[in-house]
Amino acid sequence: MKIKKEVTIYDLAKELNYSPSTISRALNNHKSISKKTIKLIKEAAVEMGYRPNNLAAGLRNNRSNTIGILISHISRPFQASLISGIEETARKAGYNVLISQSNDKYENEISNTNALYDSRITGLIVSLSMETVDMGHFQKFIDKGIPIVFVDRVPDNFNSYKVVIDNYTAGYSATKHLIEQGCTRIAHFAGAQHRNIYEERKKGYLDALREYGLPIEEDLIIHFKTLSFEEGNKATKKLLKMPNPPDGIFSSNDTAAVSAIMCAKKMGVSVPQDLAVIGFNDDPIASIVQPSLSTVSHPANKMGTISARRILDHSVQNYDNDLSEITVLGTEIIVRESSLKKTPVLEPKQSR
Amino acid sequence: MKIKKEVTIYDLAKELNYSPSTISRALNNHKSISKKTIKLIKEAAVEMGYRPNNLAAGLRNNRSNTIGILISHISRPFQASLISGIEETARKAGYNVLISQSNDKYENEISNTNALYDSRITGLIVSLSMETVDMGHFQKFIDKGIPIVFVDRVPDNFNSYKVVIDNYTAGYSATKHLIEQGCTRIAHFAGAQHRNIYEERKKGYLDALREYGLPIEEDLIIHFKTLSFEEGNKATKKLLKMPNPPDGIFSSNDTAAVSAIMCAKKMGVSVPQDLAVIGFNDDPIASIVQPSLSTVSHPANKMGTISARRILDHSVQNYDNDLSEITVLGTEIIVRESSLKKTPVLEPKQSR
DNA sequence: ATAGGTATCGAAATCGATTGCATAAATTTA
DNA sequence: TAAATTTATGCAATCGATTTCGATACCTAT
Repeated sequence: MKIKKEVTIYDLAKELNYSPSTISRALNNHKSISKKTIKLIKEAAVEMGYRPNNLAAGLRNNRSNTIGILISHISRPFQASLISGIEETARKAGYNVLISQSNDKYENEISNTNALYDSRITGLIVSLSMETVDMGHFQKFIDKGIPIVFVDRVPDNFNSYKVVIDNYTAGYSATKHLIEQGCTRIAHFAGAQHRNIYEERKKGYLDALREYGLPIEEDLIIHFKTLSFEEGNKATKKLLKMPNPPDGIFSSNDTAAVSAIMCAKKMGVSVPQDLAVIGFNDDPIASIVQPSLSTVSHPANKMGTISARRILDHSVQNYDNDLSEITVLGTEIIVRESSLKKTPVLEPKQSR
Repeated sequence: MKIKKEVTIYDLAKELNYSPSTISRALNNHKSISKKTIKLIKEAAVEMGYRPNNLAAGLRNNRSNTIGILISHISRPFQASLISGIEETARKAGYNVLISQSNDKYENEISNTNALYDSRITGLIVSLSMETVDMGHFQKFIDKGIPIVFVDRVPDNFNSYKVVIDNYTAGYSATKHLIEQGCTRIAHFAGAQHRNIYEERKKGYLDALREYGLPIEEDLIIHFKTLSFEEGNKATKKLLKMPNPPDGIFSSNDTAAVSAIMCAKKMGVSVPQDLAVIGFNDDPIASIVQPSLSTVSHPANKMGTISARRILDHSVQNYDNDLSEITVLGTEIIVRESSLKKTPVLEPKQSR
C-alpha cells in the first residue's frame, strides 16, 4: 500500500502562487488577508485535502491546544463523567484531550505528569491519587505558566485553580438527614483522611452529631482504604454484630453503601427500619439497589466543564498571578428508600 | 510570575560541550554513543531539568507516539473499561492517549476524526457511532498508512483491524440458556440493526429459537433506538400486557434488562419464575439489581489492551498490506438469579 | 608503517506552521 | 501631482529534535 504524501501549506502556496505566509494567514482568518483571497485559499485547501499539522503549529507556538487529564480510574462513574464534561467543553473550543490514569499510585502520577508535560499541554486537570502527598511533580507546570486545575481530590498546600464540592456541608447534611429520620447511633464509612474529600465529609458528620447532641463513638467510625465493595461488606458485618449496633450509616461512597445494604439484608437486618443508609456520588447502582440508596449527588459533568473552562479562559486572558481561583459547587441530598424511616415510601409495599 | 525558559538539547549541548546531535542520540540510547557519554549526558539532563519536546520530535518524525480513541460515550461502563485498557497498554509503551466521544452522532465522529488526524496520531481506535454508515472519513488514515482498529461496533465494509466479540454465539447462548431454563416465549430487546453487534445478537437469538423448534414471533422482538432504561420500561410494560406475554427476555444490554426486571416487579410479575431475564455487558448494576441479572460478560478491558497492541505492533513491524487482522474474543454467560428457574438459588430464601 | 576497521561524535538539512519586518500596490488626502 | 495611508502579500528566521553523511581518532593486523 502506498503512503500518500502530506499536503502542506507549501503545496498550497505553489499551487496557488501565493507565499506560505499568505496561506497560513488565510487559513487562520488573519485580518490582513482579503476576504476574496481567504475564500480562494480555503476552498483550494479543502479540495487538495489539506489538513493542518498540529505538531508543527504547536512547536512554533509552544502550545498544543491540548488539555491533559490526570485521574485515578477512568472506569469509576464519577471520573468518567468528569472526563466526559472536560472532553465536550474542550472539543467545542477546538482543543484535544489527553488522558492518563494513576490507578491511585503516586509513582504513576509522577510519570504521567511528565508524559503530559512532554506533550506541551495547554493546561492540566488533576484529581489526585490516593497516595499523593508531595506535590513537587506539579511545579514544572507552574514554572512554565501552564495552568493546573485540581478537581475533587485537591491538595491544600498548593496554590492553583480548584474545583470542588462542599464536602463538609454534604457530610453534614447527609448525617443530619439520618438524624432527622430518627437515627441516634450513626456509623460513618470514612475514606483516607489525607484526602480532602474524605476528611471534610467526616468533619461534617462529626459536627452534625455534635450539633444534635449525639455522642461520637470511635467504634462507629470505620476508616477504609479504598471504600470497595468488599471492605464495605466486612465493615458492615462487624458493625451489625456489635452488641449495640448502629441504626444508620453514612458512607463516603456509594459502592460501600450498597454493600452495606446488601450485607444487612443478608443478615436479616431491614433497611431502612433497623438500619438507614446514605451514600455519596449517586452512581448508577444507587438507584438500582433495593431498597434504593439515598445519596449525595455530585455534579461530575459540570465539574469537568468548569475545569476545562478554567484552562481555556486562562490561556486567553493569560492571568499572571492570581493562580488560585477556587470554585465550590453545591451538592444535593437525594432521598430514596434506604434512609426513609419516617415518611412512608410513596409506592405501596407490594412485592417487597 | 515569571515563566522559566525551556531547557533544550541545545542548552545541554552548550553546557556539556557536545553537539546537539550527540545529545539527542545519547538521550535515545543510540549505539554509536559511548556508555560513559550517555550516562554523563543523561545525568546532566536530569539535573538541568531537561524535558523532551514531543511536538518537535513528532514533527521531525512525522509521528507523535499518540493513540487516538473515538468512542461514543465515555461514561458507559463498557467503553470506560475499554479506554482504561487502551490507556494502560499505551502508557506502558510510552504512548499518550487522545480521547474523543461522538455521542453517537455521525457529525461529531467526522470532526473528531479530523481533530485526531491533525494531531498526527500513530493509530486510531474506533467504536462506531450509532449513526455512522458512510466510512469516508476514515480513508485519510489508510492513505497515510495510519492503522485503524475498529473495536466492538465495527463496519463490515471497510478493510482494517477489528477487535470484536462473538456476538452471534453470545446471543445464541444467552437465548439457549433461557430455553434450557424452560422458557418457550422469549422476547428480544434488539438494538439498531445496522450495527453489527445488535444484528448478530439478534441472529443468534433467532437461530437458537429455530434450533429448539420455538416459533419466532415478531411481536416479541422489540427494536430499540438506544436501549435506554426508559425504552426498556416501556417495552416491558407493553410485553407484559399482551394477552399471551413472554416468559423470558433476552436484552441486548443490561440497562434495558434491569429496567425490565424492575418493571416486572412493579407489575407483580415475578422474576425469574414468570419472566426470566438475561442481559448483555455485565455492567455493575447487573450484580446489584434484585434479583441479580444474568448477563453476557464482555472482556472490555482486554479488548482495549488488544486494540492498543495492534497499533503498537503495527507501527513497529510496519505491515504494508495485510491491514485486516480480525480478533474475535469469547464471551461468558454469567448466570445469576434473574434467569435461574430450574436450579434453586444457592443461598436460602431468607429476606427476599 | 600502512590499510582497513571501529568507535565517537559533529555539521547542517529537515519536518510544517507562524510571524516580525519589509515591500509593493492601491487608495486617499493635501 | 506628490505625499500619506491603507491594503495585501512576501522573505526569512524560528520552534526543538532527528538523522544523513561524513569526519576524526584510535586500534589491529599484515
